[in-house]
Amino acid sequence: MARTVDPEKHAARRLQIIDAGLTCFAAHGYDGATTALICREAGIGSGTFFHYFPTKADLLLATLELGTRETEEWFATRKGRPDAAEVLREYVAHVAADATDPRVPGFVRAVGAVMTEPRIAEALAADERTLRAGLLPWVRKAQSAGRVRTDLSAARLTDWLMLLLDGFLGRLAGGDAFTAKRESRTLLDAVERLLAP
Amino acid sequence: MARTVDPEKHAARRLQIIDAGLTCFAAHGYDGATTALICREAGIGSGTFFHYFPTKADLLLATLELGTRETEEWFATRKGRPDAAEVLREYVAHVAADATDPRVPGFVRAVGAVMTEPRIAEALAADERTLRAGLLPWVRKAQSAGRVRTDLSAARLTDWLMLLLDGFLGRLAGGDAFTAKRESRTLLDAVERLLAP
Amino acid sequence: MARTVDPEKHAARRLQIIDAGLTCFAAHGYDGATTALICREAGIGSGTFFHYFPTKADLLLATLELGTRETEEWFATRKGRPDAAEVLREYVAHVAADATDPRVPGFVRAVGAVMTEPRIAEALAADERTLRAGLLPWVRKAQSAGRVRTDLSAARLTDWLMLLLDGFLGRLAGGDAFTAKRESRTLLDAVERLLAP
Amino acid sequence: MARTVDPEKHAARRLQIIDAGLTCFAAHGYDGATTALICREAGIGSGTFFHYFPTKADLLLATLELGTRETEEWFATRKGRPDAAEVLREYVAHVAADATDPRVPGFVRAVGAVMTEPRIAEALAADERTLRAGLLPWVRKAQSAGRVRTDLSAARLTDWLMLLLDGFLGRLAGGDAFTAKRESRTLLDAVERLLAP
DNA sequence: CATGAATGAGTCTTCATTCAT
DNA sequence: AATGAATGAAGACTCATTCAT
Repeated sequence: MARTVDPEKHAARRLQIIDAGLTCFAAHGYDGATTALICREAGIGSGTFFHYFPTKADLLLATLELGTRETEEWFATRKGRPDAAEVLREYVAHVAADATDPRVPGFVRAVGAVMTEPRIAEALAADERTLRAGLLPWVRKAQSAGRVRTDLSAARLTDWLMLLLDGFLGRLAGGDAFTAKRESRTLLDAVERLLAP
Repeated sequence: MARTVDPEKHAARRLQIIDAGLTCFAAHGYDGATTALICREAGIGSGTFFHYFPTKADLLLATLELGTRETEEWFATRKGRPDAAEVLREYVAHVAADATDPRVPGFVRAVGAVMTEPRIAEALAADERTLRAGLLPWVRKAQSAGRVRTDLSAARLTDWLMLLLDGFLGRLAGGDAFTAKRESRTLLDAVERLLAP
Repeated sequence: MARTVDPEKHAARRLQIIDAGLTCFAAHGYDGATTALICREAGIGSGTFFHYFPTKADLLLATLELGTRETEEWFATRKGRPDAAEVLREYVAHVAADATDPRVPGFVRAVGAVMTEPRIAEALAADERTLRAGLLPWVRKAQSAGRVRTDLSAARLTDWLMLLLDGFLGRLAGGDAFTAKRESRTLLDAVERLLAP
Repeated sequence: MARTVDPEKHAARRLQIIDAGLTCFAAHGYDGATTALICREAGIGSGTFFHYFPTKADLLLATLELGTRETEEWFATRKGRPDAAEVLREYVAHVAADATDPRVPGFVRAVGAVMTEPRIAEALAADERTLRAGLLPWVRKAQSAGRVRTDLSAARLTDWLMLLLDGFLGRLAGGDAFTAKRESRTLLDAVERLLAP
């Protein structure tokens, strides 16, 4: 009798393709990652790919949205914490930990190239908004607690915090001795110096 | 008939194409900037383009090399200066000034996505090496002068300085209120905080 | 468990798919009518479709055969009638009545484009043969009765009669003021004029 | 020195592709005529094709427009003629002569299948409008001269005339003994009978 | 030198059809 | 019987690059 979709299997397949996309985008850039390549990586036929994502761009979009959602959840989990400065530190550490996956910096770089596409630009903007919305209250709170400088507005400080994190990810893509593990301590220190009153 | 090969005209044409490439790469990314688009922007025919650059990648390469050479020259000019910390400050200000050209952040982002191509990766690496070679002596000197912290090696500090500059350029591409002019002062402050003993 | 193969249900399902096919072919043409579209229209899954028809072309074939059989039956019913001219008139009216279904002209047009496929060309030829075989005796009989011109052979006259009917259907597809209802009277008149001695 | 396009060569190439398209569309239908096939027929590379026509549909469109323009010119040439009935006869003969090209009926049939596409539907409608606009005045004039029946409006008579011509073309596609040459006389007679007062 | 028409390899994407459940 | 996820062959179209003028 007409067994309809197994939603779990569907979601799993979806994630499997997203993961393959992450790998390929990171390794070859957006345009360099052909759908054929992604399909091979995911171990599926091209038809299957388009069964799950109407467009290559939609795969990238889904990946970005996944990241956005994770950021959202990360901050949702911290809601109500009293120690703002510590939460900020934790987030920085969290980013450094994520950056341990060698695909992350390459992916970030790859995405930068497609900012041209309106939908992707919007997704990136949404991601930024989410991150800013997540960080801003804690920066403000830390300011109130006197733990963070107040000569710059919370909004600008947040921008600079994000700048530092972006720069960190970017530098990792260089592939040299600059690795997430080795430099995460210095990252925390750099943030501290940036925010210090 | 004397075939006049006017080297000046040639060089001018070359720069004109490089400029058009800069514009197009910044606006559409590397793959999005079709040779047709670049030719239109430069006001030349496609045949002419390939007279000057055997390949689209070579245009990008030439652009990168131009930047590398400029960096080289910038530091060559400062050779022998006694005030290391001031030189570093000047370089940071120089980057901020360059970043005033709205194409620069877009171009940087566009290039990041092509790291896949070996020749371009190498050019980027060369650019990095040049910049690092330019900065490192001054960082060291400033350390000796006690103006800069010594808990991190000069090499690592240089990396972090570059990280800050990269992050700055990256944030400018966002297009929001974060503009080179408005934030250059904070950039100098951030560098100061990073390097402070 | 008795596996109940209900032939009635099967035939009904079949007709339902044929009907959906008629609708889709008429609206989107043969190639434009994707199996997915037909399945949606029929309210079935794609798997079911191919249970009933091994191929999309077979659906079209079945539809054509249905029409051929109906034509056959129409003429079988008239067998033995004494008034040939009246039978011809009735058939013309019958076509005009069928053409009231707005899908018919579109379907005819859609089919015309697939004549390329041998099997379908053959089916169309068979349809034609059937129609000709149905009309020819009556044309001949009407000629004998002096009701129809004899300067052209019965075969050719039949061709021209079919030409008029085809043209009529084709014009209906235009969608303008030319509707089957409004023009059926003129159609009868045109046939009369064509056949008049 | 920069010799720009040779417009003659361009137009010739264009016509060559249109001709190849006519051949392929007629033989395989619109969808069956792959761009690859058309290119092979035209003896050009696929890139060249899209140099001249942005889209396969645009080739069809161009072909249709060519026909429309020819119809326009045909009637423009007859402007001012006193003998309306004779002009109509000539046009019918003209269509019959054109239909001698065995590709014409197939092409007409092929086009029918794509009426789905708005741009093509519009082009077909424009073609119809042009033909109607060409015929209508002569039908009216012939009515005034008492050479043509007046129980139907000139507009409807024109529709019926076009119906006859369409039916004629359609029947030719059958490929049987019904050929343009053999039947053109009967066509003229049929028209006469249709229009006779 | 400059041009732009011509090229064809390479992409994304569609869709009829199969098959395990 | 019915389903719809999976498949991959095939097609339209793009674009860097070449070359005759």
